[in-house]
Amino acid sequence: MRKKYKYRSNCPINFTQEILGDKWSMLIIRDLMFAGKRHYGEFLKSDEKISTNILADRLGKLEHSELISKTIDKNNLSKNIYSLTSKGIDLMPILIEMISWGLNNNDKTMVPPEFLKGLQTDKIKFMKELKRAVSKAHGV
Amino acid sequence: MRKKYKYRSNCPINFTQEILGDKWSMLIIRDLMFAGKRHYGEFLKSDEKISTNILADRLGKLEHSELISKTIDKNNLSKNIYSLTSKGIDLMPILIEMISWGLNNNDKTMVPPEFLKGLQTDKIKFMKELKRAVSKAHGV
DNA sequence: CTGTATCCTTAGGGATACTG
DNA sequence: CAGTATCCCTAAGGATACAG
Repeated sequence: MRKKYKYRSNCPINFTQEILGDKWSMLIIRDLMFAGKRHYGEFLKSDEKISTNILADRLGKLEHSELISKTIDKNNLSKNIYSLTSKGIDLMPILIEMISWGLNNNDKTMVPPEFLKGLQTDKIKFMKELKRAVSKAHGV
Repeated sequence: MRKKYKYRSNCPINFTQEILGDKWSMLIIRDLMFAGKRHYGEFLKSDEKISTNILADRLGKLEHSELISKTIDKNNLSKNIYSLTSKGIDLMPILIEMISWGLNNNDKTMVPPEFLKGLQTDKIKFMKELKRAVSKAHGV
C-alpha cells in the first residue's frame, strides 16, 4: 500500500509536475503513447536505458496514479500488457508541446514525423496572442 | 563554469524533461510567466516554499539554459530582475497544457488568483479566453 | 524473459547561518 | 532584503543478483 501523499500546493502545474516530474515517468508515457510499447522488456530497451528496478517502481507509481493499467497477456500468461488509461491519454497535449519545444531548441533532437499530428491551428493562434502579451511584459 | 552535459538520448521529450524535470524549475518558470514575479524574494514566497539555496541553484541553471536572464534592477542596485527569454516564453504551451491537465484531474487544484498579475490584460477576460481556447483545442 | 529484491552511491534538497 | 555557503539527511537511481 502506497502512502497517501500530500501535494505541496493547490497549483495545477505543481500537481502535474509532482506526478510526472522525475526523470523517467514521462519517458514511459512516451513509449506507450508514441512507440506502441506494451511489455516490460520493451521499456528496458529505450535509448535512455532505464534500469529494471526503476522501471518496476515507475510502472507501479503510474498505475497507482491511474495513468496506466496492466492486464495479463492472454498469449503469454507470465507477462503483463501495460497500457494508457484515458487519464494517461489526456497527457498527450503536454507531450506534443514538449516535443515541439524540444525540436525547436535542440538541433540534435529528432522524432519520427508521425509524432507531430494533432497540433491544432486554433490553439496555435491563441498561443501567439498570449505569447505576445507575456513577451511584452518581459520586454522581449 | 558549469560542466558540459550530455543528454541521454536525442529524443525531444527527454531533452525537455532533462531541463525542466526537477521539482522546482517549472515552478520558477510559472512564477515568472503567470505571476509576474521578478525578484529573488518573490520566488521564495511561493506556496511550495522553495528554500533559498535551491532557488539560487535553479536560477543559475535556468540562466545557463538560457530560459531566463537577469539584469540589475536600476531602482535598487543590490538586486536583480529575473525575466524570461523568448526561449523561456516558448515554454508557455507546455505550461498551459499542464494547467489544463492538472485542473481536470485534481479537484483540489485551482489557478492561483495572482497568476495574471504580470499580464497586461484584464483578468476575467483573459480567463474566459483561456478556458474557451483550451476547451476548443480539446474538442469540448 | 518478466519481474523483485538488495546493496550502495550520488544527487537533490531542507534548515539555517552568514555576508553585503 | 538579496544572495551565498555549509551541514546533513533522504530519496533517486544505478548495478546486479535472484526467482518464477
